[in-house]
Amino acid sequence: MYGDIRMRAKSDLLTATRQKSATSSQPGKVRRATVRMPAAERREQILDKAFGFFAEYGLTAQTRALAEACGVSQRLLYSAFPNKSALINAVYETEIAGVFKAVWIVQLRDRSKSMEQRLNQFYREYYGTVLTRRWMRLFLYASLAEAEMAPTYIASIIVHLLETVMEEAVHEAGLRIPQDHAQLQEIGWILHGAVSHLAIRRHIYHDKTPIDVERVIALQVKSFLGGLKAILRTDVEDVV
Amino acid sequence: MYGDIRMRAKSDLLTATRQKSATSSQPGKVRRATVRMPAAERREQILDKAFGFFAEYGLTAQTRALAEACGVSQRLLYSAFPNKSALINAVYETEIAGVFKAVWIVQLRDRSKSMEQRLNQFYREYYGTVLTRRWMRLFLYASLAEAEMAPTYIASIIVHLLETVMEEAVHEAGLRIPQDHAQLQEIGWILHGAVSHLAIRRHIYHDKTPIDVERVIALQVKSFLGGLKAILRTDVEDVV
DNA sequence: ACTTCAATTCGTCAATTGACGATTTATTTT
DNA sequence: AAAATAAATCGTCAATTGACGAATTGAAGT
Repeated sequence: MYGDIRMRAKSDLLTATRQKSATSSQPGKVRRATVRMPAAERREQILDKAFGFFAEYGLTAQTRALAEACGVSQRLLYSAFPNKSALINAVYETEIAGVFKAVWIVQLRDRSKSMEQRLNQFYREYYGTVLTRRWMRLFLYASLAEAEMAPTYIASIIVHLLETVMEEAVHEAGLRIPQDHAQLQEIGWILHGAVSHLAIRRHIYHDKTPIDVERVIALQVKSFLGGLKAILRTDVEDVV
Repeated sequence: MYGDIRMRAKSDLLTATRQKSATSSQPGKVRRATVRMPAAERREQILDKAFGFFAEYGLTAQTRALAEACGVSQRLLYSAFPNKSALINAVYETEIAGVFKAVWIVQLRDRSKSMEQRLNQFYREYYGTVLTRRWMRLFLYASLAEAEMAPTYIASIIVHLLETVMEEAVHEAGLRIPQDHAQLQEIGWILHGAVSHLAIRRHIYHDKTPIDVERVIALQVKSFLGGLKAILRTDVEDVV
C-alpha cells in the first residue's frame, strides 16, 4: 500500500548536487568547486548546509551526502568539526536554540495594543521565524533521538512565554489570575499547541491544503481569547 | 552543552535483553529462548516488538537489535518478512493506520449528550488509544522520512472526524454552518491540534510536568466550545 | 620565482548493517 | 523409532559509513 518508509538520505538533494557538479566541463571526473575559503567562513557554510540537510534527511543521514551537498570532500567536514556529533550539536545550538527573540516578550506586554493584536503579531512572527520547515524537522528529529533536547527549550523559553501570555490575557479580560499555576500554563499551551501543530501539519505531515496561515492564526487567537472567558468562569472538574 | 544527539539504536533495550538472555546457565554462550512458534504466531510477536522498537529508536535502527529484543536470531526476521522495509510497512499498516474506531464518529453524533460531554469522551479515548507514545513516535518517524504517509491518514480519517465535530458543535451552538468549508476544517483543527500537541509534548518532547490529562483535555474542550461562538459571530478579516 | 602555510582532497581502515545460503534442531507424521 | 517437515541458527558476503593519515594544491608573503 505504501512505498518504502525508511529514511532516504540522498536521492533529491544528492541528485541535484551531482548534476550541478557535472556541469563543469569534464564528464569523467567530478570537478569540485575548488573555491577556497578561510576556515571560519567554510565552517559557517557547512553549518548552514547541515541545518537544511539534517532537517531534511534526519540525523542519521550520511556525512558523505552532506559533503556532496556542500560541494566539498567528506574529509573537509572533519577539518571543521571533530566529528559528526559535534557538527550536529553545533547546528542545534546555532539554528534551533538561538532563534527566539527577547523582544517578543516585551511586545507581548505592550498594553497600548489589544491582546488580540499582540497575539496575532507574535504568533505570526513566531510561525514565520521559528516554526519553519527546517526548524520543526530538526527539532523533531533531535527530540525523537535525544530525550533531553526539547525539555531544555521548553523549560527555559516556552514556559516564560506562556506565563507572559496568560498574565496579559487574563489581565485584559478583567479576570483574576487562577489558583493553580500548572493549570495556567496548560491554558497557554492551548493556543501555543494549536499554532505549533499547524506547523507540524504543514511541515511534517505535508498537509498541502492551501490556506492563508495568517488568517488561520487569527482564527486560533480569537478562539483562544473567546475560550479563555469560558474556562476561567466555570469550574472544570464537574465536566464528565 | 548538549550530549550526543544522534540516534542511539540499542543501549537501553539491548542491554536489558542481553541481561535476560544471560540468566540462562551458560555464561559463555548466549542461549536463545528456543521456544518454537508456528510461523503466524512468530510473525505477530515480531510485529508487536517491532512496533515498540522502531517507535523508540527510529526506522533506521538495526535489524540485529530488533532480533535481540525479540529473543530470536536476526536471520529469523527474514523468514517472517522479505526485508526490513516490508516489516516496517506491516507495522505501520497494522498499528498506525488501523486503530481509529468507527464507533467514535457515531458517538460524536449522539445528540442525547451535550457536545462538551461527547468531545470529552472522544478525545479522552483518542488520546489513550491512538495518541500513545508508540503511535506518536512511529507516526512522526514515518512522516519525517516518507512524505506520503501522514497525508493519507489525515485525508481519509481526520478530515471526516473534523467535519463531524464541526457539524455537531455548530448545531448545538445554534449557529449557522459557515460559508467556507476549508475554514470550517481549520476550526476543527484548533481542538484537534491542541490535543495532538499535548501528546507530542509528553511523548516526544518528554515534558514530565505532572498533569491530569483528562482535566487538561476538558480544559481544551471547554476553551474550544467557548471560542467557537467568538469565532463564528465576528468576521476574522478585520483583525490586525 | 620561491617559500610557506593553510585549505582541500585522496585513499583507506575498521566497524556496521541488510541480506541470505547452508546447516542444525525440534516437532509431527507414519 | 525412523522419516519428513518446519523452525531456528550459524556464518558470511557486499555495501555502507564514520573517521583520519598522508599527499596535493592554491594563495599569500618575500
